[in-house]
Amino acid sequence: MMIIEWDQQQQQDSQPQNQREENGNGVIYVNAMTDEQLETLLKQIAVYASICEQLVEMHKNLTAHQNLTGGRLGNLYCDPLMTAGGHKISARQRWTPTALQLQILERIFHEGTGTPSKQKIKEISSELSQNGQISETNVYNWFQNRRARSKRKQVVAVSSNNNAAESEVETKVESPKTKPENLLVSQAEQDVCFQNREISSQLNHLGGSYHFYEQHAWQGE
Amino acid sequence: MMIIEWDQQQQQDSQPQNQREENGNGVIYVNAMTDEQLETLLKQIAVYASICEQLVEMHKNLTAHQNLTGGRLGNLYCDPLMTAGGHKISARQRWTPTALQLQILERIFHEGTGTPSKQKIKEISSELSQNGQISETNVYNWFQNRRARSKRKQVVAVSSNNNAAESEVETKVESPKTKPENLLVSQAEQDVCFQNREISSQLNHLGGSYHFYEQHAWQGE
DNA sequence: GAGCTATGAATGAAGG
DNA sequence: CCTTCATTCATAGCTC
Repeated sequence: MMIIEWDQQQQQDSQPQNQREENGNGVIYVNAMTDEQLETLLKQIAVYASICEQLVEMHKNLTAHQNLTGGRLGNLYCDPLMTAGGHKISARQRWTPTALQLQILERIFHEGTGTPSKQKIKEISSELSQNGQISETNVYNWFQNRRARSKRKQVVAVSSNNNAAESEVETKVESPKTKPENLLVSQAEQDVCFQNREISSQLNHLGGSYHFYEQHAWQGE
Repeated sequence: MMIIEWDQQQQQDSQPQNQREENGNGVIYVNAMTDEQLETLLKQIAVYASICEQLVEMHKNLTAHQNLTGGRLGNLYCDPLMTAGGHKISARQRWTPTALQLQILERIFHEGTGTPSKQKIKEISSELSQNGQISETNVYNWFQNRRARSKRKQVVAVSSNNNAAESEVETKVESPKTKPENLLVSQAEQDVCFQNREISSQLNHLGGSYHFYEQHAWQGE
């Protein structure tokens, strides 16, 4: 049974998987993996490949059946019960991003330079308006919130070892940057960190915690 | 099986995973991989992870249009089987304050200023952590909700009974004429939140048990 | 075991 | 930016 804290990016457990063994001539890197572990890794890759294929398949099927229901279906004005009784039920008054809009926003958020400039906001909202009602204010707010909350999460992740007086020296020394950039998958981890809990959990597990596999082989049955 | 844990729950971490280098017979199998090779493997996994994420995003987007919700989609959590928490052996998906914690929280809420500052949150949560699992986010949310709900009850009480007397009224009073009509809507929306389980379970398979995914026919419709 | 209620959590928006 | 509020979603637990 293992436990993964998916968005805590501490490096406390980053036990190197590779054992470095030095000989006289230099350094030889030996990865002490058992066959079982290696097999697990390879299987994971294969599984991902299969899943990707199947997801693509699903996507194709769905898009084939979709008739551009984009519009404002999921959004403001089409609540199912709206006209059920003959009189209107006041639906939500606050903007809710369409899945499509969200997708685009997330993409921009990740690729972009954290600066949602005025001009950019205009562009984005005009682009998003093709997928549903949206205003520039919505976009602005979305970015504000997105940034703030993602930041807060990271802060929370970093904390939890904060003790009172005496630790200030060490923290002062070490605090500026304690991000685990040594993991080569950390980029992917960042990308998915705050999108969807269920997805990122899985992906982070796969990407960021590969060194866990061994002991807790996923004997699903 | 494995447990995915996210930030709200801080559990005592399991012991660090070390390489297992022995099999049943006590023989050690070591694959002499270079770092480069290993890195390649891991990169492949990371890449697949990203691709899968994108695909899942698309899928969710499409299914969202199908079931007309327009609300949040797929807010499913992962499926931890059990917890190392305390007394609960069931799936732990959201924090529940223990009686002791609740008591303390209530006390602080009543005595304290209505503003639970950042620093205070830290203190409180650290204090409460002695009585069970808790995180700062939990405390933060708790105060948010507590305040909001106490406030709302006051409002409702006032609106139904024009008694200008007191402030600490927190009784449950139902307003006859200001009943929120959109209750109907939200109730209806509950009926359409099932399709996402599909994708979520798929993801669990993705991360947790690759043996299983073959058994499931994904393309339902 | 199906509905209901209480409540933890997520998030759009507003204020400063 | 950061904090706070209001609203909503999803679920844990109770009731019947």
